[in-house]
Amino acid sequence: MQLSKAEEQLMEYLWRQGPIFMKDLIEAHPDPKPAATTIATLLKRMQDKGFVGYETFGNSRQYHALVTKEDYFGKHVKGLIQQFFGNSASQFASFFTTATDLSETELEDLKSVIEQQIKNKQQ
Amino acid sequence: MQLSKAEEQLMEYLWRQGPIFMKDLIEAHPDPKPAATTIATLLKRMQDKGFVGYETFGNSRQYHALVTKEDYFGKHVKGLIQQFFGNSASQFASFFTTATDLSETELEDLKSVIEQQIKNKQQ
DNA sequence: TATTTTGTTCTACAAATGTAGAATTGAAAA
DNA sequence: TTTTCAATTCTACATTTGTAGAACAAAATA
Repeated sequence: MQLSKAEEQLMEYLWRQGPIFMKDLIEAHPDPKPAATTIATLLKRMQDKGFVGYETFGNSRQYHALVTKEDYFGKHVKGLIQQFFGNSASQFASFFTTATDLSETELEDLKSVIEQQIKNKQQ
Repeated sequence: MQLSKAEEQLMEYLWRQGPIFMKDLIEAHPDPKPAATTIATLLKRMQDKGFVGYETFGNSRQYHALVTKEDYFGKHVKGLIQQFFGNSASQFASFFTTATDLSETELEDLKSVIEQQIKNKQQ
């Protein structure tokens, strides 16, 4: 199953802050903070979908992500590539670099990442 | 506004086939083909959202996309980058290249695309 | 211990989405 | 011109999503 937009945003907090109690989750939101029940509902749904777990401490729970951001995001990207480029990653990559308009520095950085990867492939 | 999943899929047909009549749109679907009213509803909603237009021919309409796949997809990618990497395109790019596991050839291709872009930036 | 606070669950409800039947309209065929 | 047929619109309805009040339970505090 898939997370909804609001659930994804909450997930971001879980990824950033690691295991966290509900009050701190709410606290972490900018004003106007959502109602506690809103967060509770979202957390519940995310548990049902298998993305969130918790540990009980006294009367409250410490929530944590059950998927890494990398895993989750990787699936997303793959989904996008699949959907829009019939699975051609390089076609996507080339599109990506033109579409996102990186700065020269960013391009240089990216180039060295790629060179490194080529080296890894070769040995 | 944003297209929903089902709307995106329909959009794919519009991008692939270009201007197209409803009967051909339905025809293009694999079995079990959706009801004509389902497609009609989706097209209507897509028009309301500004993604689809049409030209009238006799009693029927030839539908066409009002956004290119590149534009639409580019916004998507930017949204993802924004959401997951706080707008650092290079961080995303680096993640992307590791996550999608390109072949050596693909990496070389990508590298030249990037080199080309660096040249463009420089002049 | 009685009271207040706080976390969690239940319930609710409007908006968006996926899907399609019923009705209508306009063109084509008889 | 009347009947037939296909395209479009209206209406509908279940599910998912965003949001939160009401109620309840447990812990902290007075």
